[in-house]
Amino acid sequence: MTLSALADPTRRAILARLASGEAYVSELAEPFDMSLVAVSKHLKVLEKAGLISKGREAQWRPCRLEPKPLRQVDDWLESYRQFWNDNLDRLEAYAALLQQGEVDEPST
Amino acid sequence: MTLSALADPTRRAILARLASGEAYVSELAEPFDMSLVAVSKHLKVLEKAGLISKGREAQWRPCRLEPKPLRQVDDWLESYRQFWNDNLDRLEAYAALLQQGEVDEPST
DNA sequence: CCTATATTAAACCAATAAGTTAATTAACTT
DNA sequence: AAGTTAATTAACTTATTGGTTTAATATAGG
Repeated sequence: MTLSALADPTRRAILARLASGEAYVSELAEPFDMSLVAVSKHLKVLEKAGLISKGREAQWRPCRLEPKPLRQVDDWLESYRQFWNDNLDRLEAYAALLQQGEVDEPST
Repeated sequence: MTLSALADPTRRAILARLASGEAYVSELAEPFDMSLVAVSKHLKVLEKAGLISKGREAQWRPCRLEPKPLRQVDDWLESYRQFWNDNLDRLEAYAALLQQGEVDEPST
């Protein structure tokens, strides 16, 4: 669910904003060219995904970023890090060979 | 676009499979309880997102994982890593204070 | 109590996503 | 040339998403 919550650019912008500190719903909505209701729904999606939590302060709902799901995305990426490092290694090895004149450069 | 491509569990499973090596479309489709056509569409989504590429071998299309977009996700996470480490630091600092009997434990 | 403010809920709409089946393209095999 | 295999395209259905507007809820302040 985390990834689909992260798939929307508005929601990612909200998270970016929250990375620099708590904010109320209406503060979060301010930069966007859409209704407050729409932003409120985005926040609900983020909340269901555990990416944010909401407190209560009178009629305000201070929102804050929750690290756990993002950390899980990071963990999920772990298996692929191996993969792209391998690729990088091959590229570097190849570049080193080029340097030594061991292989011809591709014509394209 | 990368994140929305990653939002679907079938597509993530396909990527996981490809992390262990190239595979043809029909091989990729085999584990899933859905038509080959459906999988072919998932592959199209992954391809448009740059997460995979397809070669040609007679009537087969060998698919392979492309590292770049995943690396970009990793880069995007970077800004939040700071954040969750901060959180962790605070937790650790708090735990240390508890240890020293500097603060009371919360009643809940 | 009344009103203003902050937020959520309900009902609706258009666009997109994820699946289906049937038809088509392309390349190998006989 | 005919048939088989691999994959894609087309047309369609259904569910979900992202937005709208209007109505409801909750709290603070005169």
